[in-house]
Amino acid sequence: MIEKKDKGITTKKSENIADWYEQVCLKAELAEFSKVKGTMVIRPRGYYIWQAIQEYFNKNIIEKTQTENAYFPLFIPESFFLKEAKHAKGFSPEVAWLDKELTKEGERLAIRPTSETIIYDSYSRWIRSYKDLPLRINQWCNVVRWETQATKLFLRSREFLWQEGHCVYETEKQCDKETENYIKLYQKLCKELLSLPTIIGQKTEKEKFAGAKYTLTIEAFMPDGKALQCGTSHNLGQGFAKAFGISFLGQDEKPHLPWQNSWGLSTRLVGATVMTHSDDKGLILPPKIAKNQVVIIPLFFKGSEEKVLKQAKEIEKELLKFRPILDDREDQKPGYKFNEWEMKGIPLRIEIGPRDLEKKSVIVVKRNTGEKIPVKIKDLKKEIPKLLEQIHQELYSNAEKFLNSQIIEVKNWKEFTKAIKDKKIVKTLFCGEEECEDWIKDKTGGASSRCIPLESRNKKVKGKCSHCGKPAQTEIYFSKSY
RNA sequence: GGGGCUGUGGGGUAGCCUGGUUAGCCUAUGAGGUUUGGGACUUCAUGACCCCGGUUCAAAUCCGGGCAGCCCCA
Repeated sequence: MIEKKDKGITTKKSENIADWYEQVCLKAELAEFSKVKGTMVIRPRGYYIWQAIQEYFNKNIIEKTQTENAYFPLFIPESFFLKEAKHAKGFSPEVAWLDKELTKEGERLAIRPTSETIIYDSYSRWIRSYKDLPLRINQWCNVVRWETQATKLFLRSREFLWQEGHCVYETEKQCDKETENYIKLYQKLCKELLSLPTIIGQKTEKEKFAGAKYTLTIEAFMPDGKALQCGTSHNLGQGFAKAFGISFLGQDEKPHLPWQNSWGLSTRLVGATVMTHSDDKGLILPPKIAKNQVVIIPLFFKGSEEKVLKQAKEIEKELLKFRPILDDREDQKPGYKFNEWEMKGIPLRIEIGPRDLEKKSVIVVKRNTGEKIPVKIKDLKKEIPKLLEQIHQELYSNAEKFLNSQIIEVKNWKEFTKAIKDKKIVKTLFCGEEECEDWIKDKTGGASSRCIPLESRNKKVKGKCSHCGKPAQTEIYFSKSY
C-alpha cells in the first residue's frame, strides 16, 4: 500500500541526500532527465532561477565592470585547441569531437568545453594597440564536457549553461586586480541573490585551470560535507597571448604581450542553492530567484465562497509585483495545496478564509520556518517585502552557521583523517607538493584540496604539513567534493 | 578507479526465482456528484512490460548485448 505522502518527497535529506536532492529537483519541476546520459531538461521553474542569475549578473557585474556581452561559435577547430599545450592536455579527456564533419583543411572539430581558444583567435585580430585595452568580453552559452563520472542534475552534467568572461590587459598588475575583483563579485552574487555563503581562495597548482597562471575560486559546502566549486576566475598570464599571437603596440611604440584572465559560473549554482536550503518537504528558494514569491490560497466554505474569492483576487492584484499564484482550484482541499506549493518552494503562502475576512486580515506563512503570521489586509503590500527579505537573511545565516561549524583546524594526519571521515572541511597547513596532494586523495577516499584562503595566500606560514611533515608553505582547505 | 543494484501506463510499484487466461494495486489525468482552516469521498473512463537480438509452441519473466538511472567502497 502506497502512502499518500508518496506524492511528496519520500526520502529525508539527512538519510540519503543524493536521492532526496534528485526528488526535490524532479518534483519541484526544476528539471528532468533527458534521453542521453548526463543531459537534462531545465523546466520553466528551474530556468527562471538561471534567468534571475543572468539578470543580476548582467546588471551588477557586466555593466559595472564595463564588460560587454558577445557570442562565439560552438565548434572549435582542433588546431586552435592544440596551440596552448597545457590547456589542450588538461581538457583532452573530456572534449567531445564531431564524428564526421571536418573543416576544409581536414581538421577535426571539437564542441567547446570552454572557449578560450576560439575567442583568442578573434582577439589576435582585434587587438592592435594599447588603446584597444583593456578588452572585456563575456558570453552566455552552453558547453560540453564529456564526464565519465556519475552525473547529477545541475551539479554535474555533460552539457551545461554558463557565462565565460575573457579580458585582456596591458599590465600584470591590472590583470591581478581584476581577476580578484571578478571572484569577489561572484561571492557577492552568491550572497545577495542565492543566500549562499562561500569561501574564496586560490586553487593549488594541481587543481588550477589548465593553462592558467593561477585560479581563484569560490567554494560552497553542501550539507553532506562535500564542497562545490561555484565559480572560478583564472589569471591566464601571457601563455595564451603568446600561443595565439595576441600582442599590442605600447605607448613606447614597441610590441608587448598582454595579460589575460577568464572567469565563469554555471547552472551548477542552481543545484548548490537547491541542495543548501531545501528540506524534507521539498524546495526552499531564496525569494529573489523564486518564479512566484507568493501563493494565495482561498479557503472555501459553503455560502462564503464568492466573498472569499473576491477578496483573494483583490489581494492578487495588489501583490502583482510578487508574481503571485492564486490557487482557486475547487477540486482540491487546502491541505493538498499547502503541500504542493511547499514542495515547489514558494516562499510565502497567504491563507484567506471567512474567519479572516471578518477580521480584515490574512494568515501569511513562511516556507522556510513554517511560521504563521496574521497580517492586516491593508498592510500586506508593506509587509510582504519585509518578510521576503527576512527569509533571504535567515537562509543565509543558517547556511553560514553550518559552514562555520563544518570547518575543523587540524594539526596532524590522525586529526586530518578523522575530520574527513566526519564529513568536515579540514583547514590545515600544507607543503604544496602535488604528490602529497595525490597521496591524501588516495588515502582519504577522495578528499582534495579546495583552496588556499584568499587572505592568506601571500602570507608566510610557520609549521609543518599535517600529512608529510615537510615545512608548510600555506594554509589550505581540504574536503570531499562534487 | 573498483564493486553491486535497478528499468512495468504520466509518477510509484506487484508479478520475474518456478515462462502459459484479460499484467494487479496506489497515484495521476478526464467527466460527474458530494466536499473544503494541513495531502477528502465516490462513480465511470484513459493509460505500461527501456531498446536490439537469442532460446522456446509460448518471454514482462530465461540468456547475450546496448542505453539509462541509482547505491556502496576506495
